[in-house]
This record gives sequence, C-alpha cells and structure tokens, in this order.
Amino acid sequence: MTVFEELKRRGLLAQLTDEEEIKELINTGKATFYIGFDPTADSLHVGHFMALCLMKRLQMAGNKPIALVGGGTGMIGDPSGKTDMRKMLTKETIEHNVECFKKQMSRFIDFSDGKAMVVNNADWLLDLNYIDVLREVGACFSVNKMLTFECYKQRMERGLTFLEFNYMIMQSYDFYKLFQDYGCNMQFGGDDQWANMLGGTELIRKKLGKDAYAMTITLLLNSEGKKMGKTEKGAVWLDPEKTSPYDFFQYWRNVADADVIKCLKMLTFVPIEEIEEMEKTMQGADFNKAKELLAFELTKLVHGEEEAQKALTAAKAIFGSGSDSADMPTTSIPTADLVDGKIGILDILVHAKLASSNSEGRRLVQQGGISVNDEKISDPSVKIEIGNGIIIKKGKKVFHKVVVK
RNA sequence: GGGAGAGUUCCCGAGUGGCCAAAGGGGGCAGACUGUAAAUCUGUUGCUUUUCGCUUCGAUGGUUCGAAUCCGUCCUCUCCCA
Repeated sequence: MTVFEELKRRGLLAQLTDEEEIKELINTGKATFYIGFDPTADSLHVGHFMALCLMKRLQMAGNKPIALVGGGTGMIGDPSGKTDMRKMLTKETIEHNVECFKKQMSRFIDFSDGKAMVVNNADWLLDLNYIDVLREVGACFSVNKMLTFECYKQRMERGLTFLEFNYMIMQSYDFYKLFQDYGCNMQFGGDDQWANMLGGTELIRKKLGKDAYAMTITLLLNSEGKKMGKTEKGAVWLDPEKTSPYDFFQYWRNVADADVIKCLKMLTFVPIEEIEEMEKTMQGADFNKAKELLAFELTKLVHGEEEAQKALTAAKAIFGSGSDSADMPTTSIPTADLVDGKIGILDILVHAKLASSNSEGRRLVQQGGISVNDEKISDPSVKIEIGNGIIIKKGKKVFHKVVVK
C-alpha cells in the first residue's frame, strides 16, 4: 500500500490542492514538505502529535520533512479558528518554547544525516524590512479576497487587528522562503490552516511562476465536534512533567465509544487492516479492548514502551481490584503536618490536589465521592492515619496514593 | 477626533439601593444506572475554624445606616460618524 493510500484510508486527508501531483510526489519520496508549529506553550500537545505522525509516515516513505517552528509568526498570533485575539507572547517566552519544541520533536522524527530539519522562521521574519515586504509580497495579496476567507469571517464580527491580519502573509512568506532556500514543494497542516497555506502556494506562483502544493489533514474532533486533546484542566501535553504518562494513558482510555476507531486510525501505527477488522465486529464491551489498545499504543509512541506498560499495569491493578500500585500518582505529606500520626481528610485532599479548597473537599466527602483504602468516608472532620501509605479514591476514576515523608 | 453603549462569579447571561454569594443556562465535580463509554435522573458548583463570619459584580474615590445597583475620575471593549 502506498503512503497516499494509507493516509486516505486512515481518514487523514482533508483538502488537497492537486491530488494527482501530491500522490505522485509523496509516493515516490520526492516531496520536501514543511509543517508549521506555533510555539504558544513550552510543550507540544496532542494536536501537534497528529502532525508529527504525519511527518513520520511521510519520512518513512522517503520524503523529507521540515519542521518549522514559528518563532517569528508566534509574535503575531494566528487568528484562524479563534474568536478572540490571543495573548501576545514575549520574545523570551517564544524562544524558550522553540527550544522545548525542538527537543520533543527529535523523539519522533529522525533528524540524522539531513533526513529532516528544524527551522525557525524568526531567522528570516524578524529582520524583514517593512517597506520591502510590502513591495515584494504585499502587492500580491488582495485584501478584498482575504476578507472573504472563512477564517476571518467570525473575526469580522468581533474585531480583527491589523497585526493578526498579517499572519497569513507571514505564513505565506515562510513557504515562499522555504521553497527557494530548501526546495520545499509542499506544505501540510491542520485543516484550519487551509487558507493560510493557499496563500503560500499562490505567492509562489505569482512571484516565481512555479507550482507548490498544500494538503491539510483532518482535524481530530470528537463526536461532539470539539477538538480532542483538551480537558478542563487544559491540553493533554506530550511532556511527562506536564501530563504524566498515567494521565495521558487514562485520557485515551476514556475517549467516547464513537471516537475510538477514528483515533486508532488517525493517531496510531496499528495496521489499517487490523483496525478495519476490529471496526466490523466491535460491540459492547469490545470497546474497552479497543480503548486499551489505543491508550497503550499512544503512550508507547509518546513516552516509550516501558512507561506504557507501567501505565497499563497501573490501570489494570486499580480498576481491576482497586489494589495498590507502585505507579499511581503519589503525594508525600511532611511528618510535621501530622498530629499523633494522623491528619484530617480535608487536608489530605487539598495536599494531593484532589480538591482545590477545603470547601470542595468537604463537598466531595459529604457527597460520598471519597474513599480511603476502599472505605467510604462520610465525615469531613475525620482524621486519617497514614501509616505505610493510603490509597485515596475520588469519584470512580481518580486514584491517588498518599505517604508520609 | 465626534457621538452612542457595554464591562457581573469558569463561560453565556439576569439583577438597577437592603429579602444578593447574586436568577437561568452551559460547563465542571459528585451520586444512581453502566462497560473506566454515551444517554438519562439527582445533588452540588466564592472562601472559611460551615447554621456565626469573610472576600467578590472592570479600577479607584465618594454619597448612604446600607451599594453589583446612585455620583466623580480612570481603564478596557463594541457600535455609528470621520
């Protein structure tokens, strides 16, 4: 099966400028393509992961990926898909984030022997001269046309600054620049980037009279139409410091039934035939097996096989029998906080960040949401003896170990 | 630059002198039902040493026994005209 066919069967392809050309180029390994990453945080998250997978798939087929970190465009902020202007990041923050991105990417993509490269558009965007840019590329963009793009529509109602309006031009300039300097003939990205990417291909055509191609991948939306990889507490990060492997595993273990197959197809390297077979016969509790596979595969890709195994074992131990596990998130309480070797349940909850305040902890206890060593707690004033460590269960899915330091 | 309007708790959005920690909805959390799913139903959703009390309605100063509500100044945003 060719790469193109594989991408298509996995439901990854969204829009393409020229299907036949792109198919030919990537199948024969002749593409040099780039994907842009906006350094808005100090870690990549699940949304970026899709792009990384795509890079890897294409790299395996012999194509050359360029990861473009938006150190320059990050100064502007992409208005696509946002209803409000985002916060401006300082130069220092962006530089720091760019460094973090580079490190994380090298885990997925093979950068040896020039098989792939990372570039930072700050290297060329920051030194641009305003007037020169206006004359060189500004003349190629029609404001009338830009305003008709979907990505600006909703911002037309709520306000769009000139700063953000220029994001598209900068991104187009990136492609133009990479095309000339590195022979980069394709740009890939999320489907929300379509308009920005087309800007690049048109600029190249107008300035150089040559063809470049763009392709977007389907955004990973859950069955409710929301972007996946976000939780109430924020994004699901690839950095183990920000989202522990166990939590990462649990996020995928808990996806909705309707989303499992899609996620397996789009995010994992499990052979497509296998997934399609699974899809046909899946019913009832089979979903749990599929979710387990999904969670395991992804954790393995992101954190390595060992961590994935640990997360799986921990999950099985906890949800299977509720018994102890070495890999559970743990909080240590200083001995000084204990009175006669005991401590109030509310203090424990707040310490372990299972509750953000005493009030919330009290509520949890009163509503029967807290168990200590499998015994339900109903009195918020109860003192708990920690001894060699206790297991606290909050709700049905959150387990936490507490020990004395 | 001129004119009009708006800023309320996680979000949307009521409230226009005391009965306001502030309606309603969304979201979150917990309980029931389940498959660590969805849907549904119930409870809950500022803090606290929990029936007392404390802080909150853009910021600040004032009027008042009492202010989210009235007045002054400032900040931010939206709309109309240029």
